Amino acid sequence: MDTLLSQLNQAQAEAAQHIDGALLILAGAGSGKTKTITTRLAYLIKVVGIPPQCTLTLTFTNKAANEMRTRALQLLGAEIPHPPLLCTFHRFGLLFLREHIHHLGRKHDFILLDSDDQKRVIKKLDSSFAYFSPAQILGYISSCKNKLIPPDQARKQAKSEHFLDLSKAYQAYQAFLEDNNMLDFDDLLLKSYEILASNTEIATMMSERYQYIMVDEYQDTNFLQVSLLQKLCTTHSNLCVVGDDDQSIYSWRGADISHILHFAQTFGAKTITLAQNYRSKEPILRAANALIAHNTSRLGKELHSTRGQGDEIVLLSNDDEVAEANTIASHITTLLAQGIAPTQIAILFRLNALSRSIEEGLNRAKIPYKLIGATRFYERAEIKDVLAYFRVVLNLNDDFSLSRIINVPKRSLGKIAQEKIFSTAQSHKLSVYKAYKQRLLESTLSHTQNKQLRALFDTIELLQAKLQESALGFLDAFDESFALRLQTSADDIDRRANIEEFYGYFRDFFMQNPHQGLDDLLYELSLSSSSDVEVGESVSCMSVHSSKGLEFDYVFIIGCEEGFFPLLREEGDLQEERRLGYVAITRAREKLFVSHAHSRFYKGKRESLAPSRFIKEARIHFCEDSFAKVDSRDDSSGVDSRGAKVDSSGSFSKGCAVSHKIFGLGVVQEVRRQGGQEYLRINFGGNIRLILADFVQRV
DNA sequence: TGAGCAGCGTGCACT
DNA sequence: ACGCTGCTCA
Repeated sequence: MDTLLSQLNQAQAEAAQHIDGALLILAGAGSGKTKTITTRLAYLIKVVGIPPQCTLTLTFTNKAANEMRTRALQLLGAEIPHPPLLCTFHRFGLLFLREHIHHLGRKHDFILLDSDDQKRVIKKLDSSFAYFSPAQILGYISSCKNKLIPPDQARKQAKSEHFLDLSKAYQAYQAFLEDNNMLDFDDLLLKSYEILASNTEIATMMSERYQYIMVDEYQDTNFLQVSLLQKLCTTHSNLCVVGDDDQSIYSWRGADISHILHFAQTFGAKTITLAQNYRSKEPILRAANALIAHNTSRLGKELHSTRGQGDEIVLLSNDDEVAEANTIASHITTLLAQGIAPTQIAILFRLNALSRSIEEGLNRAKIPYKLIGATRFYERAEIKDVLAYFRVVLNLNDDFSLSRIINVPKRSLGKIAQEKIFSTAQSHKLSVYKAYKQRLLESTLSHTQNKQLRALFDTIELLQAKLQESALGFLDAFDESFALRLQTSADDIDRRANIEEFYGYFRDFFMQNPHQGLDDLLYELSLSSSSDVEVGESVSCMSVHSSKGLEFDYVFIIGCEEGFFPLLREEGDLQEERRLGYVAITRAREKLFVSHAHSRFYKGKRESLAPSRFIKEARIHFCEDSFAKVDSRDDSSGVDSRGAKVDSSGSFSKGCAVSHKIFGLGVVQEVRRQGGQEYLRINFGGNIRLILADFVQRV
């Protein structure tokens, strides 16, 4: 038990031992944030005796959630009957809605739309919105939802024709989703919030269930997420948030840095700052601190290195993007020759458009690289086709999914035929399948088209029967009927490989979760499609945004020129650009390379460019590159420790007096047995708490 | 013979 | 992702 806190430094240990009331852990880059949160979780469960299922830890990515879960379970040691709930905001919303969405008068088997599906919905809508791009409309809708603005209110608030049209699109979009029992990602949180806001009993119930709530990356929360958290804290204020105001880089998708800046006042929270950095050598931290000091809207902290001196930052000046790519490629070649693992090297850029030139340079130098954050696996067209088939198998009346696959593989059902099919069904207020069953479509289609459509529905009916028997049998039958036919040309080998990889995932899922259904797999996949970075065997190339949370021994930041980094546009926020610079710099452990070009070809013309002001602000100077003599690591270990071994004793009953290591004396109000565990509701001098019986003693 | 489908070539990418 | 052109079926 002593080992729990002995791994932490003083500030970390203080944060980990905080129990009641709101807490802000201001955790700088590389300051052991995950270690601190997971230790706090383990402390609450193992030392304080909070039942694990009474805790809730929310993250933004699955990757973060998985990492925390692994580390928390490691600290918790022995298997616990109810593991703590540790998941993304969106998964939490999904779990909640699958249980409670009937309060909004909706069915629990809703379809979850990813961004690609959203685009298809927009395109299906009335063409009077064609003036806007789907991305514009979806951005507007998302920003409304994140501000809790419903369509009708958006319409009333619209200050110009422009926004009036957008609000109409929002209204039409939302109506379409409701008619088809669909939710988008924002809805997972918005609908959850609506249920909690309009139903005090449920809010109270949820709040009592989750006594201790932790939130990771709090600087990236939007208004909707904060509102949801407030509802979950209806009956208590045990909200512990972790974040770094200097790493708030998602304002473009609704994140609002003011939430973390004002958290202490709003929630009456205590603040603990983690400024000890365990990641980067000193020159790297010096640059990061110098750069971010130019920002004014920040809570303020300075990172201290524990890793000692290292190589100075290397500034690379190049004539143009081709020269830049060649310079970087040759530096990487040298590093690889020194035996540095390619996985420990990353190239970061502010703008995805800059990746092209660097890729060409790496290709010329024959350096294997992986472009991270490009098209994610489950967003690939062929995988989405397979998933659309699965949705149709689950629900033959799902016309949205049917429209995706009705002509994949080609069935001679082109644009015109599809228009006929869908509009005929619609005019009878039937799904396409029902219209087909009632023979309403036959007359409008050709003989071959009818044959094709019949074959499609026959096969899907057959697959439904297979699915009743077993998931694995279903998969084989599916592959036989459709997927093999996707293998038409030599180009499709990659796609076929992707599908095979997906099958592997599918089989694995049902081996491990034999009690789950196909619908559970689909939900799982929808959630995993958003921003989970996998670093492979090669050099990583990615945007600064996707690099957040990652670390590499050697980091190259390219395109450090005025206009590119900081990226300056109409509504550019220079402070956020600077935070992006800060994130980029603090990814490096051993050595950082900063590169700029004097000219760059962009959007059809060559532009002359000045070096980024950030180079000067970070006090990065030209310096002769001396190649690394890699220091051995000097990990410092924490100081503070406090043990708390707790004995269990006897059985408890209502009214008996007990003592707890931390909360002192109390009186048992209720004894509850559940799943082999004994829970006590104890009154500690007016504070009622639910504690596992093993953690208190009779007095 | 024409309507509609599929395939090909060219533009263009926001985090 | 768009338009253009040859191909197929009624």
